[in-house]
Amino acid sequence: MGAADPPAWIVLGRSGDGVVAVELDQSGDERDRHRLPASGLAEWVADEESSWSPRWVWNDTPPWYGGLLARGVRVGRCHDLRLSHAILRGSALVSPDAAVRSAVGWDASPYVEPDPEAPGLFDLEDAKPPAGTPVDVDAALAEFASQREAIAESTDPGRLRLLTAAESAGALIAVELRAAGLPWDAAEHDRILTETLGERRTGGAQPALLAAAAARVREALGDPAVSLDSQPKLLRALHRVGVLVDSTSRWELAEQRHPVIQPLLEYKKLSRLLSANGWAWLDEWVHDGRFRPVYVPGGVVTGRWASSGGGALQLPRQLREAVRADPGWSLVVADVAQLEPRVLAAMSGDHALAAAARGRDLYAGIVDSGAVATRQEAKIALLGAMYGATTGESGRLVPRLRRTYPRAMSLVDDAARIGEDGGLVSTWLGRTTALPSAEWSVMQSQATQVEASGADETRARRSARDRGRFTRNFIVQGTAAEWALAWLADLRARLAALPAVPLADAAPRSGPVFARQAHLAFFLHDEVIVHAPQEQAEAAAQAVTDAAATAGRILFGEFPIDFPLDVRVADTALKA
DNA sequence: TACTGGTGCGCG
DNA sequence: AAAGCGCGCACCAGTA
Repeated sequence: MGAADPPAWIVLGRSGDGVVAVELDQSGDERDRHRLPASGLAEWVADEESSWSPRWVWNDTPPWYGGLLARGVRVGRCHDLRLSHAILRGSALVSPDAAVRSAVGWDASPYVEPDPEAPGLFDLEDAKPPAGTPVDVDAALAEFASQREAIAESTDPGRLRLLTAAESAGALIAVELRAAGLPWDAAEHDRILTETLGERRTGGAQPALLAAAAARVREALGDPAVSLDSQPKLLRALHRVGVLVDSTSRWELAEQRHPVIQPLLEYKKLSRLLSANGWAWLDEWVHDGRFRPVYVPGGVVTGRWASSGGGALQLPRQLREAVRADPGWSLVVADVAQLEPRVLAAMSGDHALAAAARGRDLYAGIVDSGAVATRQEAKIALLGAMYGATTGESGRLVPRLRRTYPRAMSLVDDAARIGEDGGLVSTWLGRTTALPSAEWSVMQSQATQVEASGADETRARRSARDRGRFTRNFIVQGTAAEWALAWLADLRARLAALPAVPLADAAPRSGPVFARQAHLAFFLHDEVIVHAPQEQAEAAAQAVTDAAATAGRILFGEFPIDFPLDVRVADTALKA
């Protein structure tokens, strides 16, 4: 039937200084092969994309798509061989002897850092492909065939198709996010810094308010020269004035009563702002009104995205006012309320927890169920259950949840026990933990030998519990990341389908393809920011909401769990 | 001078 | 030292 199948994929590979493109049909049979000069790639891709929207298959998204996007070419769908390989190779759903597991070289260097000095985008010509990934088209074809086979013969092809598609969509989005950037008002950032720290000083001198806080600390310590940035020196200075703390961390200091505490906490806060997101950060990371972080899809073991450079995933709330829409544009800022517990309810099929989650506030629902007395207790108990708390208030409250939500709790408890025993656990769509390290396994088996010391046993036990807490959380955090990918991917498609606002007026352009159209501008685990022309802001907000509902159905079908969003349309990303 | 490990803190 | 998960980054101290 191969000849009758419509084309489905185009696999791209490099050949000398050109590109080879191979069209495959649904069965994976080759239909056509094109040889293109690298300089003609963008135009050719744009033609194919507009005529039949193929799914583009390539070894690594950033160099391919970065180059296309820089030339104004957007694509709808892709299959990222590197990211999909990482998922399939480790997935417990894939057969142990699948060919995809035996590929060599792929895992040696999962990600090539882009040169932070390089202006603009990644590009094909100067990109170093990740070591071991299939660069030429026949290698890419072979790898793609192994991946399709691994999925087709897995215990759940549907889930793995969904996961690799979502992961690949994420790869496209990460490149687009970098290209678009987060609208950033440097003047507003400067205003916040000046108001908080004092005027910027040249030559490395501390701004006035920071210097004043430092002076008050040194005064209270009775030592005009002590270094406040050296932990050992500060600790000794504190001990000298009778503040007998074991660390200089904020929460421990906050429990002490001494004149040095208040100014020291103030100093730490200001100092942190200056060193992490001060003027140096602004100079390095914000250009032409955009902050362009490097997102790293799949960069976290659980499947969450990581980031590289600029601390994109750690922007302090203090600076949210500097995130500001262009004139004539708005920001749609949306986050999911209590994503992880909702995901836990759905994946465990716990109707009681799902019922508590109905409506806006899941924690209030837990209080209503009678499991605990206050919202704060509900939050602490649930986080404790998902993270594996054993002591303190959290550890004390978790057993109450076990009685009220036995299905949800046994899912995470089982995951913890499997992890402690050295086993593997998987997310809802099939991303699986790595095997424990050889050292870990040796430690565990040695601890059971007769000659093992008590210390050996204690160490092994603690390490087993550490792994149990990891696997316990992995299934929830990882499935939440899958939900978020599905949300993003569907949202991206909805935004792209909005009619572009005509360029006739003088309002500036934005976005990855230089159109006056709503586009994703930021993503942080359970939150998105969309930058939209004002005329489109309401439609974009609706798209964000609709995409969340779709993501819930894609992952969990008709299971009655909802994912309510907090959505705001405003000029800045400031939270209410 | 370049590295590694520890500490602390920002985010979810 | 957060009571318990996952990160990135700045800074210091010790070592090579």
